[in-house]
Amino acid sequence: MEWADELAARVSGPQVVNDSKTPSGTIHVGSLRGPVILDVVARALRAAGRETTLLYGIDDLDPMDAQALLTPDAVEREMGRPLAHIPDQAGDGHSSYARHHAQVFIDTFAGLGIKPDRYYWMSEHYAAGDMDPYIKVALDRAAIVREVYQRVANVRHPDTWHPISVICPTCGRVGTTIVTKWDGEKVFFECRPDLVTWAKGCGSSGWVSPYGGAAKLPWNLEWAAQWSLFGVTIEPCGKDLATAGGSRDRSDAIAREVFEREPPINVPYEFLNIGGKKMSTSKGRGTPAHLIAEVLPPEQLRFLFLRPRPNQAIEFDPDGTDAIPRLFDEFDRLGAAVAGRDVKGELPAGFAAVFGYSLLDPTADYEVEAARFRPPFGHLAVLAQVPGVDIGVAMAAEKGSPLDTAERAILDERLRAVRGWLDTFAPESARMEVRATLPEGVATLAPEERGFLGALAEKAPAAGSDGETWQSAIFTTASSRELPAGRAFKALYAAFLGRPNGPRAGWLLASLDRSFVVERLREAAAGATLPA
RNA sequence: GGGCCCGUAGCUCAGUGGCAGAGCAGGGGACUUUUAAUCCUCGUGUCCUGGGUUCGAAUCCCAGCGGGCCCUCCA
Repeated sequence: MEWADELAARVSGPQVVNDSKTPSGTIHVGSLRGPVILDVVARALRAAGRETTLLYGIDDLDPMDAQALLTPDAVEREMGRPLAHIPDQAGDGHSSYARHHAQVFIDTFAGLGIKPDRYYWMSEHYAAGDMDPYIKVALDRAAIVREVYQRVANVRHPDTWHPISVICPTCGRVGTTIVTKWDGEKVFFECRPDLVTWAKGCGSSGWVSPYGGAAKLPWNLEWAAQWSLFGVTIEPCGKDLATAGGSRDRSDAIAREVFEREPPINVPYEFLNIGGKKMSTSKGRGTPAHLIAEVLPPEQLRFLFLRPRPNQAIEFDPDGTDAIPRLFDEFDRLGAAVAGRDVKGELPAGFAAVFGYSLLDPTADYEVEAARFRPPFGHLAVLAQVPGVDIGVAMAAEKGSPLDTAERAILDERLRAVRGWLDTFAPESARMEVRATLPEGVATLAPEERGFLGALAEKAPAAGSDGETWQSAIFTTASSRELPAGRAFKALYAAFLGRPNGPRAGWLLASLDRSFVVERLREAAAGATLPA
C-alpha cells in the first residue's frame, strides 16, 4: 500500500478526488477496481491529515449506444438519446434509465464500503448552467481543440467541427448531432441520419443556444471541464484510458490548453483478468462477474484489488481452483499478523495497511478487527457439507470461547460464501458426497482394512446414535483389530466418499441411515461391488 | 504501427546491485478422539533469450521472444 500513502505524503493542501462513470449498464467485478482504488486514495489522504473530498460523477447526459440494453420496442426510439432522458427499462420506479443503473452501482459501491461525499449528476449541472462557461470557452477555442486532437491523438476533424453535441430539439438525440458553426451565442447544428451507425438522427437542423442543458460537451472536454468545475486534484483511471494518445492524454492537453488548468494527478490502474481473460459482461467468456461478487464478501473483494500495486494486472482464476479459499487464507494470515500472532511465511511490505484498507468500515480500528476470530474457509467448506453439524458450536470450540456478535456475523458471511463457492467454482476435489454405490477405490483396500469395515458393521451403534458414539465405535473397533486409526479412517472414507480423507467420520456416519451404513460396510468388506 | 503490464519452483507471487525466497500444492513423518484440524520435515530453479555495464546482475542498459490488455468510433 505504499503507493497510496506515498501519494498522500506527496500532495499538500485540500484534495478533491474524483471519478465518473456512464450509467449505461450493469457493472462487472473488474470495473470495481477503480472505485476501490479511489476510495483507498481518499482514505490514505485522510489518514495523512489532508482535507479530502471524494466525488463521484454520473455521466448521465451521455447517449445510449448499446441496443442490447434496451427492450426491443424501445431501440429505435431511444438509441442516441441521453441516458437521463430514457425511461427506466426495468420499470421499478426510477425516473430514468440512468437513475436506475446509477443506483445499481451506488448500491454496489456502498456494499464495498465506498461512500463518496457526493454523487453528482452531469444532467443537473448542465441544466443548471454550471457547464456554460466551459461550453463557451470550448467553442471559442474550437480551433485549439481540433489542433489538440490532431497532435495528441492523431484524429483529424473537419475545420467546421465544433466540440459540442446539441440535444436535438426535434428528436431528443444527442449522439447524432454535429455542430458546424458558432456565432458567439448560438450554434448551428444538424441531426444527421448517418452520423453514427448505432443511432439514426431525424434530419432537422438550425441555430440554437448551447447553454442550460441544450447541449453537451464531448467526452474529453467534459472530463477536463469536470476537473475545473470541481477543482479535482487526483483522479485515477483505468489503463484503457491511460494509454499513450488515449483519452487521458487528450483530456490532459485540453485541460492545459483550452481550460488553462493543470490536470489532476493520475493513478493509472490495470485490469482484473479472470482466468486469463478480460472481464466481459456480454461475451460470457471466463467467469460471470456477478457470481464472483456472490462468492467473495466485500472485504475479500477489496483485498483482491488492493494486494497488488495498481499498475499490475490481477490474474484471478476462481473456476475449479483454490484461488478463492487462498484469498481468504491470505487475508486471515495478514489479519493474524496484524493482531500480533505468529504466522507462517514472510509478510508483504505494508501488510497492516493492506489489511486495514481492505476493511469495509474506514473508521474501524484495524487492530481490533484483526484480532477477531475468522473461521478458516477450507475448514468451513468441509463442515458445510456434513449433515447435522452445528457449525457455530464447532467454531466456538475451535476458537476456544463463544463467538461474539461480530464474529458470528463473519461466520455467517463466510458460510454464504462457502456454499456459493461449492455450488459454482469449487473443484471436484473440494466437494464430497456420500456415494450412492460402492466406490471403485475399495478394491485397493488392504485385507485388514476391509476386515475392519466388516467388524464395524457388526459393532455399529444403534440407530439414532450420535457422532461421538460412532467415533468411539470406530476407534475401539480399529484398536481391537490392531489397525492404526489413520488406516481405519482411510478405509471408511474410501467406502463412503470414494476418497482418501474427509470430515470427521463418526459424525458423517451418524448423519446417515443406519441400515445404509451397515450395508455399505458389508459391501466394502466383501471388497467388490455387489451385482445390482 | 504505438502504449502499459507481466515473464522467478507445479500454481500465486515476493525479492529491483551482494549466497535465489515465501505461501499454496505435492512427498515423507508424528498424533488412540479438533483425522481436509494440528505439529515436524523435504526446494538441482535456463530467475524468458542474447548481448552490454559491473569486482559482482533475477535486479541496471540495449536488442529480441512470449503472454495479456489497451490505443479507430463511442464513452
